[in-house]
Amino acid sequence: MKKKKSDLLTEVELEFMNELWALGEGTVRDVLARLPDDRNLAYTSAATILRILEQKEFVTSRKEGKSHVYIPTLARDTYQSRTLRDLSMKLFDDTPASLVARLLSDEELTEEALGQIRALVDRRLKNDTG
Amino acid sequence: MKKKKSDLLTEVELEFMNELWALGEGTVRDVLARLPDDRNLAYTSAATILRILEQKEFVTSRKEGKSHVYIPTLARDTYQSRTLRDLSMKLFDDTPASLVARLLSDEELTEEALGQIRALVDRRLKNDTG
DNA sequence: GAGTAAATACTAAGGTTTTCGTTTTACAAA
DNA sequence: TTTGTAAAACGAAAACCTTAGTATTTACTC
Repeated sequence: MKKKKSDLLTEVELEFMNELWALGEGTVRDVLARLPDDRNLAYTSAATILRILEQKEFVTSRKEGKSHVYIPTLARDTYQSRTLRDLSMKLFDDTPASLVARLLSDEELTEEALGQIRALVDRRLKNDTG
Repeated sequence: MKKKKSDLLTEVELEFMNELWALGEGTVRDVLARLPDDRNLAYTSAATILRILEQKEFVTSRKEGKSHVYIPTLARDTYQSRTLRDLSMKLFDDTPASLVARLLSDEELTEEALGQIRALVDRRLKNDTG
């Protein structure tokens, strides 16, 4: 009796949610305007994606004039956490440390990024023990 | 002229690759045997998945007796890195530090995991500067 | 070589995702 | 009120994913 809904976004859905998160809220046209120039997507396609997102309850909408304004129902933060938990489960044996290990092993990581990461870890440790 | 192949695994493909990575290599029956009991998948379905993986070049196969033995063509490590880079791009504005920040903000993270992560960062920094 | 058991190949159904054309609706201007 | 315009709703095609049944092949045994 339980729905298997994965509550993860598909590729295109994520593309759209990213724009909505950046905008705060927006109409079909608002979102479409933010997509890259080479992304030639018909207006109706964009409208369909947003309708699906609403149906899946990732967004709600309010009527404004003759258009709908779409608003995310979950914060980007929340979705980021959800995604990381899922990835950790499925590809990192449910051990977040191994995820970080793999991230750190990436040669392309800049010094700056490394420093930021270290600072984050320090801060988190300090808050816990303090 | 460039292939658009996403070179990311689908859900079921990943499920199978995880078993192959754990086994090193294996037949249809080997993989099937490792799946949870409540995953009632027909033998032919499993065979189809592996054939698709071979077609997509995530595995190769060699004939052994009357069966095929499937072997991953890419290491789990490599696929982990690829996935993290993709996720970082699509959901963390291409800044790995913000991915780590989100991971660390997860309340459920254990002290042990935190310690491990810190050690990893330290080690990586030491190797760079030393 | 014929029989048999197991494996692979083929094929297809059913579901989801991505895309967009056509029709309908709502608002506004004449 | 009629007409024009922009948006939404509907529907559906094309691609891909998941699952599995049927047919064929393979390799071993007698």
